[in-house]
Amino acid sequence: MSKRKLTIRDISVATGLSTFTVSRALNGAAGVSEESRRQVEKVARELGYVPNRAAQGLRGAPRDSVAVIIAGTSNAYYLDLMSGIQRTMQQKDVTVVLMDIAVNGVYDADLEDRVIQRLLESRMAGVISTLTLKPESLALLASWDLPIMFVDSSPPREAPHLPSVTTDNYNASLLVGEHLAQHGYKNWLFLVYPERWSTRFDRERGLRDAARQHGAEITVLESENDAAAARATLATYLDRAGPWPDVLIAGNNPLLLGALNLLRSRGTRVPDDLGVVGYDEFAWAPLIEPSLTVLNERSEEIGGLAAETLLEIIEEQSRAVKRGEAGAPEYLPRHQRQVPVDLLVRRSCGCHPPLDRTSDLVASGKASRSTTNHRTKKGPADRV
Amino acid sequence: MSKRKLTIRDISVATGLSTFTVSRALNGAAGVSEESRRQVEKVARELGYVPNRAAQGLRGAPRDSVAVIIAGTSNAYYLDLMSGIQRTMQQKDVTVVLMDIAVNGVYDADLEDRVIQRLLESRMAGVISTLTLKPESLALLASWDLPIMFVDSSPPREAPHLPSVTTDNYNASLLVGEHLAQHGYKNWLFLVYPERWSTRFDRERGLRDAARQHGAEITVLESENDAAAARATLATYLDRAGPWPDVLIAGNNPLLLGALNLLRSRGTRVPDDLGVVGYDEFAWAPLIEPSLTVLNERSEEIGGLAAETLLEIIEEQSRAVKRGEAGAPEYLPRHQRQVPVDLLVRRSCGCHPPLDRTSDLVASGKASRSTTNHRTKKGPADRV
DNA sequence: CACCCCACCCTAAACGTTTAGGAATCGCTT
DNA sequence: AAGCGATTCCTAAACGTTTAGGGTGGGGTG
Repeated sequence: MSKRKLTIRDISVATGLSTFTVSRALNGAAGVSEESRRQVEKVARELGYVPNRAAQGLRGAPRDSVAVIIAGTSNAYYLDLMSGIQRTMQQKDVTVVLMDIAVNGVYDADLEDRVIQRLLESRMAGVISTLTLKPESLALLASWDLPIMFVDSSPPREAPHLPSVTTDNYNASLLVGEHLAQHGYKNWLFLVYPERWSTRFDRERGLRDAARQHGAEITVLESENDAAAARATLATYLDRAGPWPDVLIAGNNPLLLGALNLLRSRGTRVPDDLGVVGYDEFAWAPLIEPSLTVLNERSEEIGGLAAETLLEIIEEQSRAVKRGEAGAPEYLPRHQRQVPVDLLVRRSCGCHPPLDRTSDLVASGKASRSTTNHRTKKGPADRV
Repeated sequence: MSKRKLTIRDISVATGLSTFTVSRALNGAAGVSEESRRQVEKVARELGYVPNRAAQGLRGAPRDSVAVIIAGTSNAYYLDLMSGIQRTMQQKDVTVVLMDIAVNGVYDADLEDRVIQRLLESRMAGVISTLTLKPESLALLASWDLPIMFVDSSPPREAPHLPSVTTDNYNASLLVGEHLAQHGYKNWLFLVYPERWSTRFDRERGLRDAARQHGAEITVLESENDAAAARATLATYLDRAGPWPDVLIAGNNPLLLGALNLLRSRGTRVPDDLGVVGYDEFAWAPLIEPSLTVLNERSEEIGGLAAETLLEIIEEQSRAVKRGEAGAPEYLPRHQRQVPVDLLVRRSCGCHPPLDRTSDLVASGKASRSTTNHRTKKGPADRV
């Protein structure tokens, strides 16, 4: 079964043409007659020739891989994100490499270093990161002219010009706050992940502004970014002395899951004893008891947008290099985008929508990327 | 910011040592004095040297990437699988490349060809596939001596010796069937994905055997492998003339989701009008209304096991090559493993467990890989 | 017929690393 | 003092591509 690896030279001798001609022919480049090209292609196919990517990469720089950095795979939200990224990348024939900088589910700084190193060694074309990286990492990437793109996480304070695609987290929070105020909630509890995931910043700011504006109290409770930690953190908090909150806002789905688990096991009734609102729509949300009021983040669209933007930056960069200019990637203001959100009102916040129409499968994710409506969607019987 | 890319030669002139010495020093190989090694490492660090993986790969074959093939990212189950694979791989410093052979969420045969091609071009060390590949693909991989491993999918009929790690699907189905029989269900409906995902085979066989054994009728209803298709397929089926089923068994979670959506929108009561059972435990299952009775697949463990096995095969292969033997990977019987399952009994099947203890976060996934109990877990108040 | 241009093709060098084969040095044994 | 083995290092050749720079021949133009 096993056959010796064929090189371009084998095709060369088999056709009687030079390696130059073979190479041009296979790459569809100019300077080869139609006849030669056809012959080369025929022989290559018959012999089962497969080019060696390493050798190609050595000479020119057909850097055609992009790395996606995540920390922990517990959040199903990343699936949609990846789906959007993949969809775009595979059209352009770019390989996506998923790199996890979490060990046993929690972020690890040393691993971040090693992964960045890996990235450079394999001469990736660009990086998409779902969390804010260390300044050293960014400096390293910059010194290698490697374009980076933040997705669902904003660039760090030290480098606010870096490109990013996020949900419009600030307005999303205002939207949530407004809805909570309509319910008359006065004592909000925001259960949230660490600042390493920088969406935290805008989400918190929006909620705080909303609380101030509507005269509510808000407490921010930080937990590690997974369900088990969220459950433990919330348990400790609720056991303390102090006023019981009206409503719980979960910063993302792992935290929401942890919180709901705790509430369920303690027999706390939602929304009667405590209202609950979450940040990311997901497929099962309408089927939970009670059905969950959440923001409708358009993860797949965000992923796709990030991928497109990154590819654009990479292309512009390689064009500049070809013109003999400096190789640093050029980041423009339009490379920073925010995607609007709506609030999917279900029952966990205290509303009583009649039949949950939002559970229509067509509407959730895949299909419609049309409506950019920025207001709260209310069912006809949406009494507050 | 931008600096010229450093080569090993730059380190060579900076230290006054030859490229040979530098290379050996950086790789920790023998034949270099401690003093030289230290100096090389120091200079390399100061100058910010990063080796070029492409060039390394060109000479020797430090093939240190493994591809994971999936089709569609809609099933959150893959997250756990990937998590298990990553955990193992990153310990051994192996890069995992995720390759999707679905376009817009559905399997695409042409894309499979292109992805396999890509795989060969980049000289991957091995492949883990979550679905049964085309015979041509397998032949191609074999002719390149590329080890393949099936995870959560069995090897195809043409090559039953290929290694795999799956849940014990046959016994899992028997377990389900036994439980359904205890409920007295006589008319089962099995909603299932296409045979391309080969777990279908054992799952169906187990259910059929169980039905025969307990004197029940079973209907197998095939749907494409996503929620929207499942919903549509089920709708059409239920609208036909004919007896209404007692109980619905969903072949995996996307199908379960589609089914539940349909039932909810039609007002069908679960489990009163129709019992429901699913195949993969997931984090939200205890919180759904009604809480879902599902099998407890240990996806992360399966992923980890598959990764370990593949690495073992790869290592054995490269040892054999070093000994001058043939390069074909050697597949042994012990490379085929089946992981046992238990049934998590909740309410959707018609049972009434008291408080859902299975919602403890520690138990679901991450932590305990201890119990290999193969029987049905029953709560004290588990009345049938 | 001299000239130029173009299409097609070739030879040879380059990319950044590893490695085969050998040379130099040193200390030790005879 | 010669011989030897071990240690440390070097030179040069490989790996499989792409590409710079040049060569050939044929057709059109003066």
